[in-house]
Amino acid sequence: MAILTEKQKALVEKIGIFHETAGMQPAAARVMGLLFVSSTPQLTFDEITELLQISKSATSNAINLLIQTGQIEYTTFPGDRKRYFKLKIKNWREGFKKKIEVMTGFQVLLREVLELRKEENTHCDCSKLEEVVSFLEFLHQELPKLVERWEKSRT
Amino acid sequence: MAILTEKQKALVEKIGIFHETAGMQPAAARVMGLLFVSSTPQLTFDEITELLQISKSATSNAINLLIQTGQIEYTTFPGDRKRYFKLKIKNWREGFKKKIEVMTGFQVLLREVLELRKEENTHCDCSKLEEVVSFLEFLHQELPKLVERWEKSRT
DNA sequence: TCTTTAGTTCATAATTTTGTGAACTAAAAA
DNA sequence: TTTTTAGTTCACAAAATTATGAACTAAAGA
Repeated sequence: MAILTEKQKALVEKIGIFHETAGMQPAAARVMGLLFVSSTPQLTFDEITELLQISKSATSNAINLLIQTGQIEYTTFPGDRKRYFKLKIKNWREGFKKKIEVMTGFQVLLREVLELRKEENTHCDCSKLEEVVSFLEFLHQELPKLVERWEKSRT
Repeated sequence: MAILTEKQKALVEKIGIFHETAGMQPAAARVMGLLFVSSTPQLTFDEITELLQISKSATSNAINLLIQTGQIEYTTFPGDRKRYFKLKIKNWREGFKKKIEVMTGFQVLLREVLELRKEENTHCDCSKLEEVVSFLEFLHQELPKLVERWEKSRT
């Protein structure tokens, strides 16, 4: 069975903490770390369990979460019941788009604020809020173009 | 003392949940919501405590966190010991920059992964990882320019 | 048919996060 | 000097999140 060097273990934790900080469950975050770091491009359920020293249920839980959120995927081989898990990095563009959606989605809440303030007839200055709304709108338009621009720059 | 309408209360919660989802502590997230929604442009410690129905310690904790992370600020008035808290929306550009830094900061971890893989002499395909690194680099360069472009478009 | 494999599920335990209220502080007011 | 105001601090409680291990399932192999 594959084993991790100390350096690899440390990096798994580092990447784990990064994802944890971004709101991911600890075990799932370590699985991400492991799949990034592992020299083997794909790992089985049991390998993940053993390399991370977590219980089978923790692994099951983490893996299902990551599959559901589109961050990992698996392949199988004929005559082998194991699933081989790997990062779905092909999809990083998708992931980026999702992040943009969330960020610019705050716009909707800000509009509600502005609407409500109008109703309540308050006389306070809303120009800064309007500025943020405008910027989020701008981002929403421009970020996809930016991705395209990058894609062209690579060909 | 100011009181919130049902609509306002609902929106405070909505904005609260948005910030909570983004990793903020619940109470702090409600304070953000309140300061966005409140028709009064600034609120005192006690107003926050009463409007949100939380304890003084929860308010103290939340406020200090938000001040520390540069998301709110306060003003005072001569002959009045109270602090009047408000959003530091002037700083939203700063906040945006911070978010970019965090996101593109993942690049550093990815480089470590690539470095380690080279050391371990693995033969697996790293091209997708390199692609992500390249894109994060591109973003790091381009996003500040994008902000500038938006600023010009507004004048 | 019996066993093994590759997981899943669930009750419960451990840990972490968050909130509370009472006691405290430091400055201003009376 | 005593009291009030505007908070802060801290020990503890409540709640939410995670992890565990034992029991289970469903398919494949012997």
